[in-house]
Amino acid sequence: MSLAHAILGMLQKQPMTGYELKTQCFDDSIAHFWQADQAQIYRTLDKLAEQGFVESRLEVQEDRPNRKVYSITDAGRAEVHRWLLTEQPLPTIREPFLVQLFFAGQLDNTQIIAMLEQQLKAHEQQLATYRAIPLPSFDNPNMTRELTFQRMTLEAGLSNEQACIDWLRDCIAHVKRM
Amino acid sequence: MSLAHAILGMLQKQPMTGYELKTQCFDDSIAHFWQADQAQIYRTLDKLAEQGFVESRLEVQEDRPNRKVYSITDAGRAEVHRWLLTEQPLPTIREPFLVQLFFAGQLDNTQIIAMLEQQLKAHEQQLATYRAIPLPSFDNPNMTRELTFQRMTLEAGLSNEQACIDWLRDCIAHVKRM
DNA sequence: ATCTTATATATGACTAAACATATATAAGAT
DNA sequence: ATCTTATATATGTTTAGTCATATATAAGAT
Repeated sequence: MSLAHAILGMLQKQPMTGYELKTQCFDDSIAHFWQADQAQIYRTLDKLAEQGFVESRLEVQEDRPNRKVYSITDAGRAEVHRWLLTEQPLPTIREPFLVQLFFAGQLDNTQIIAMLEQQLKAHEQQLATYRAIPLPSFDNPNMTRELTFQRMTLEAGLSNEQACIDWLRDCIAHVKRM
Repeated sequence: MSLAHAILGMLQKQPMTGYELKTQCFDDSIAHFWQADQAQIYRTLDKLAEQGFVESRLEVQEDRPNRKVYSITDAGRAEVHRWLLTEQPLPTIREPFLVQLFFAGQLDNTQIIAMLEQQLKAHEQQLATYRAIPLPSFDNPNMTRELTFQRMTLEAGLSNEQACIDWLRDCIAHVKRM
């Protein structure tokens, strides 16, 4: 499961709590290719602990709730390495908007243009979010090997969103000519 | 749920069995934006029948198993129309390959190039599959209103795959220069 | 004074989807 | 002769993911 491996990958860099994984990793740096619910993160951490891939230690705090800090084990590191070399399947595609568009012929052109424009707006918003992610570009002097691959995943998101926006604009132009 | 509405949408054109929906719709004309398991199609048909959106009649066959032919009801048609005007959420993105690439820095460049090339091959294959889908292009004299919107959903798949392939080629070139 | 936000973990309940398998018959291939 | 493929429907089980909610405290906002 990719979620488990994403968590292991993040814990390889530094020990973290479930809360930090959620707020600092899944809501930020990897949100553009993997989204995860808080409940699922905690339950996956439990499962990883059972499997011996992570271990936790309780950090008592006085003014705030106690933290359960997870660190990766040697077995966990080995598991990440093994998994990195496995072939990943293409993601299953399920696009609610395309289901709508497929059957859109029975609507008025004005209604179709409205739905295309709403979708365009959402993707422009998404693109803006990706652009705001602070990752050095490939030619930046601060670029490291690690950040290079993180940047590549961001480039994937950027180019996908751009392609989607171009396609939506073409669709709108096409319907306006109908 | 989009699956239920995709089924209703297909049944609007003609009554069909679960088997036909699977083999002639979900494996063919809409496979590029919605994939569905046989078990899920049958169970969704049951649910749609309970809700009164479809009804079935048993067609007895002698040399083959009996068919259960589903047709859409007036309530089902109304439901499709209502749903066509609802705003669809952007699909949640979960790309196993990007999780790998994000953490790929710890592999050798040759290993990384191999995984990028494997992924490229898979997407080129996917693009070829999309190109083989027999839908008239926008300027084709046989183009109808209905097919125009089906063609648009295919164009979305084609441009997405192309963007993905371009991105993968850039990544490979980049790693080769590292 | 009261409400919201941030910090932090946990569980119950549910839905969507995936995977396996059962049943039944005929045609065609090895 | 035996195996596979096509036709056709159905169910059991499991996994992944979502949504709601519980608990607890402090800081900051209205």
